[in-house]
This record gives sequence, structure tokens and C-alpha cells, in this order.
Amino acid sequence: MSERGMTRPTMREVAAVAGVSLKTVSRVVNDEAGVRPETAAAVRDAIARLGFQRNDLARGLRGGGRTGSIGLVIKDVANPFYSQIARGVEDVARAGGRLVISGSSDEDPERERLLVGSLCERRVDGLLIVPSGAGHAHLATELALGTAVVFLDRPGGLDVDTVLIDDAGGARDAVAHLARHGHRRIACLIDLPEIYTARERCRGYLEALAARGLAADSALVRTGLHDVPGAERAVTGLLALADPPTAVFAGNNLLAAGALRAIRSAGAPVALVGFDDFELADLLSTPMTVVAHEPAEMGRRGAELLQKRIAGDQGPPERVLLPTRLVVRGSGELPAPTGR
Amino acid sequence: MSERGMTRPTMREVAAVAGVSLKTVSRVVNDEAGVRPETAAAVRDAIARLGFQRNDLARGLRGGGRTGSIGLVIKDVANPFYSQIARGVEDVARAGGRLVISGSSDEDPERERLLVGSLCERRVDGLLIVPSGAGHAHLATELALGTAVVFLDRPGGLDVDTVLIDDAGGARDAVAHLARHGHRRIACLIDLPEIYTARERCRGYLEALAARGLAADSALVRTGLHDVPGAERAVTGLLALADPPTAVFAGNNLLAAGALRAIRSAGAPVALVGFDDFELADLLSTPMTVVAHEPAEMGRRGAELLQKRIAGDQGPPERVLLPTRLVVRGSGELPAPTGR
DNA sequence: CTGAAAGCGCTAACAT
DNA sequence: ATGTTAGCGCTTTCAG
Repeated sequence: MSERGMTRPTMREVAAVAGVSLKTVSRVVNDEAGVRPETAAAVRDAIARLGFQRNDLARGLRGGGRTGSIGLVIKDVANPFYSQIARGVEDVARAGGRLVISGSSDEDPERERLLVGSLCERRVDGLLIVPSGAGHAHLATELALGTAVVFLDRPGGLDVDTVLIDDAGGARDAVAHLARHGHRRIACLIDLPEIYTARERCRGYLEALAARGLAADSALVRTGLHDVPGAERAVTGLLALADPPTAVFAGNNLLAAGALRAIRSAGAPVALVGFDDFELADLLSTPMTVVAHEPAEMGRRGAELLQKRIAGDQGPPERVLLPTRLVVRGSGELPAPTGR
Repeated sequence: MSERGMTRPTMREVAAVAGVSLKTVSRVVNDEAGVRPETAAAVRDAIARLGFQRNDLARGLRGGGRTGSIGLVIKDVANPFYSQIARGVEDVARAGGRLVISGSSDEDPERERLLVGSLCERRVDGLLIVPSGAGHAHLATELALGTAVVFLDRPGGLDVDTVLIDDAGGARDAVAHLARHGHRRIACLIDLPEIYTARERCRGYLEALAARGLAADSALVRTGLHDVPGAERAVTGLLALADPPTAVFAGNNLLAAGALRAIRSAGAPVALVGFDDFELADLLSTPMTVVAHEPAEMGRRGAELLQKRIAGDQGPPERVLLPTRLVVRGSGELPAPTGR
């Protein structure tokens, strides 16, 4: 076996050992036809003996520029919503023979720009992006240079394939559900308004209220929330109001967790519907309803669209809207509206 | 702006536009000293005008072979435990100017081997691996070829840097806690015995029983469980025993979720301690205790060790053991042992 | 301070 | 069925 730090064997060395030309080795390595079985066997033997592994950098540099990798930019891989997307992307990429290079932007447009830059320098075959912020001019440049781009979860201001969830519809269903159970004072927790999904979910909330002829009380809408403690404080504040809400709609998984904590602390029988499903939502002491959807499916669809583009598809940009469904957990126990 | 599908500008073109030599462009791009400010400005201008981006493939091919990327092989990125590891890795890699290429092995040694192979063909600077299975001969080859390797969560059978959690200690604490509360019939849910952490946690369970002079009842130990439904069925079966357990120790986050479901369904007041912390564990209707630890820290430590190796550190392999701590959620409500 | 030449490891075109 | 010659885009010598 080789020594540590030894230089890696090249095709040229394999060729020398096998007693053939470099090109023959290349043919064997890439399963090209036109090599006599015995020759191929000799080459394979040399490959095994030397521990040769094709250098994909060199390969990508010479041939067409395909690197067999795609870039994925999400908000935070530690957040289950995004890590499920990543899994979906990975599965499709693998089927297409590609590896995924991913990075977390933490909702910072500058970090996103940096990440996209690094990814492009590495010449990924395509880019899957959950766009943060608004300006995506740099992406337009990439696009022009031939890097395929697909947006996930939010539109990115460029006319390319985009996979979204039915944010407004899901929010409408959530609020309609609460209203149907008699709730008239429904609070709404929303992430940073710069985020498309936050705006859409807020819109759905307002539309559902309007559809039921309920007045929208701006005191019950809290925006700019982006973590569990923030949501917890917001809901604690809401419940301390003179005329508190009897129900809460939380705009995402983090905000739902915060709301849950506040409701539990207050000991108040407040109904809760959260956007994003999560394991064990049905085993909570405060039963909650959830706007469920499939993050992995979003990743899969996005990756499929991307690979189609990479393969040369020139059709018009596609717009995929993934459905949500309201999952009622312990509906019988849904707290009824109080007060009044 | 350039046309779609247009060929990407190269340093040569930038040089031509700027009226300098290729090497001067290289100097500017890499912030090397020895370029007159005006010349540099002209070059930068040409770069901006052409939308030039250094090709890291070519760069990696020529210069020392560093690609500025590290490979991460985990079990499943959609599992919060692993996605938190991934985040820790990413943060350290970014600080070191590197990108992370990650893949899920799903506990399949063959997939792991394939992934490692692809990663090495891509010439990652180093590999961070949660090893599945036992045979890691292929890794020995990589090691010999100079690719740095660090194991995460489990030892990989090779004498390299390894970051582990105190599995046995955490399990002992969990079981001791239950015993201290009077439980004598404590069930144990364990993942596939091929997995090191499963064996260690099982060992800790047995040690804690022995330390208290409690008999280990093999009927209460269920191994080979690897998903939520499986754990649920196992616990349902345990609770149907003539002499059922009054407490359960679940060997990981998935098994804890399954146990929770079974306990809830049975309506039995069974105490539960689970390995791995999770959001909202304290808000469950069935209060549970948790063996908490920091997955992200594991990722960070591993990535730090790896980058030190990549930088040339030749010291002896390090063994990091991360602590666990028992977090009691609703201790007052811990179900007391029943029966007898 | 700047440039010309060589070559990283591979594949694409052509030979043979 | 196999080999030869270029050259991908860059960094690394080594010269000016």
C-alpha cells in the first residue's frame, strides 16, 4: 500500500503499469466501448493495484465543463424545514449522478451572494436557491453565463423555474378553521416582512378574516418575529392585552414553538394553528392544529426542474405550487373562544 | 450583458481587455503583491466588465490540489441530530474558506462507500464521516493518499481524529435517574446493534442497572429498532407484558418519539427518558426527561480537527468525548413506579 | 513590477 | 482496437 502523503496515481501511471496508452485507460475508466476484454482487465488490475481514482477536477475542466455537482442555498440547514428540503434535493441529485454542495444564508442577502459566488467559482452545474432579500442581479449574471437556477420556497425576482408552497391558501385554511370554531379574535405571528412567505401567510390570514366578515385588529398582528423567544414574548404580550386573542395563527415552525411556550406559561386555553408540520405535534399538552406540507417534495421538484434545465431543456419557466393541508390534532379539544 | 449560454470569460480574455498579461490578472485575482495600483484597477475594471469569475476547478488542478471543499457523510440530513452536526461543520468550514459537500448514507455501508468515492474523485480536502458498518478499508486507502479523515459520532476502525458523545455515561445517568425515582422494571429501546452508539447506550443501561443491584431482564431490552413506528410497536408490546416496565429508556430521538406514542396510546403512566434533546420536549402531554448534548458542537469540533490536519498537523490522533447532561422536564410529574 | 513558458490530469479530435 | 496530439483555465517557475 502507498505511503502517507504520496502523490495520487494518474492515468498516465496506470497506463504505464498496464502497458497501454493513456487514452485506453480513459476508455476503461469511463466505460467507453472499444477495448478488448483482456486489455480492459489489465487496466482494471493496474487501477486496483495503484488505487487510482479519476480526478473529477481535471475531467470537469476538459469535458464540457460539467462538474457533477449542484449548489443549494437555504436559510439554515439546522432548521428541520430546510433540512428536509435538502434531503429531497439530495435524493434527486444522486439519481442524476450529482453531489450537493449546500450552504446556509441565515436570511442574509450578503451571505447568499457570497455563497452563490463560491458555488459558481466551483462551477456547479446548477443552483437551487431559497432567495433572501430582494436584489438578485448577481444571479442574472450567472444565468446569462449559463448556470441553471431554480428558486425554492420564494420567488427570486428572476423569471426562472420556481417551486412554492401555497402559503396564502394554507394560512386561509388555518384561520377559517379557527373562525369556524367560533374564534373572532385571532392573533397572527409573522416572520420578517422581507420574506415572501411571511407576507403571503399574512395575506391569507387577512383574507380569511375578511371572508368571514371579521374585523382585522392590527394589535393582534405581530410581524418581524424570527425566533422562538421572540414569538414567545409576542404571544405573552398578546395574552396580557385587555381584550386578548382566543386563538393564534403562527406563521412557521419556530413561531409556533414560541407561541406554544407562551400559551403554556399563561395557562390560558388558547387555540393554536401553526404553519409547518412537526413530529409529535399531536402529543403536546396544548393540542395544536398544523398547516402541513412536504418540504422534501419541494426539494425533489426543484432538483428535477434543475436537472432538466442542465440537460438542456429550453421550455418556459415553470411555476410549481405545492399544496398544504390542515391537520387537526385533537380537534375535539380545540379550546373554544372565551370572554365577551 | 452577455448572452445565454455564452462561454465564460477566462483570465486570458480579461488580460486581453485590460491590456496586460495573463499572470498579472492572476496576481490581481489572488491579491498577490507586486502590481501597480493603476494596473490593478484596470484589471479589476476588465473583470467587472466581463463578469469574470475565477475557475476553481482549474485552480485546484494546478495549485497543490486544494479544492476548498470538505466532504461530510452523515446518516440522514433530514434527521435533526445530523442536520445540526452539518450546521456546525458548515460554520467552521466557512471560517476556513471551505464549502461542504454532504451526503446521506442511510446507514448503508455501500452507499457510504459510494459517497466517499465520489467525494474523493472530487478531491475534497478532507472527509468528515459518521461511519456505518464496520469495514473501512477503502478509507485506509484514502488516508494513505493524503485525504484527511475525521470520524464523527462513532469510531470508524481507523486510528484518526474522532469526536464522540459520552453515550454510555448519558445512558447511565438516564437509567440511574429512573432508578432513583423507584423504578425497577426499566425497558431499553436500542437501534441496530451494528451501530456503536446503540451498543454503548445499551452498555450504559446495563451498567446502571448493575450499579443499583437491579436485575437486567432481557425481555425489557428491545434492539434492532430504527424508526418511530418500530419503537412504537415495541413499547406497545412491552406494555402488554404480564409484568410490564414502569419506565422506558429510549436510545435516540426517533425511538423516543415512538415510545411516546405508545405510552400515550396505552394511557399508562410510564416514565420516559430519551437520548437526544429536542425542541418542545418539555411541552409534551407525557412529560419526559432527556439526555441532552450538542450535535452542532460535535460538527464544529470535528471540522476544526479536520482543518488542522489539512493544514498539515501531524500530531497523534485526537479523541474528543463530548459530555451529555440529563435534562429533567417536569420532574415533579415523573410517573412513579406502579404495580407490585 | 511584469511577462513567457510549462504543465496540473484529463478528454476530444483525430490518427493509425 | 488502440495511440497521438492538443488544450481546458489556471498557477508555478523563471526571466526580464
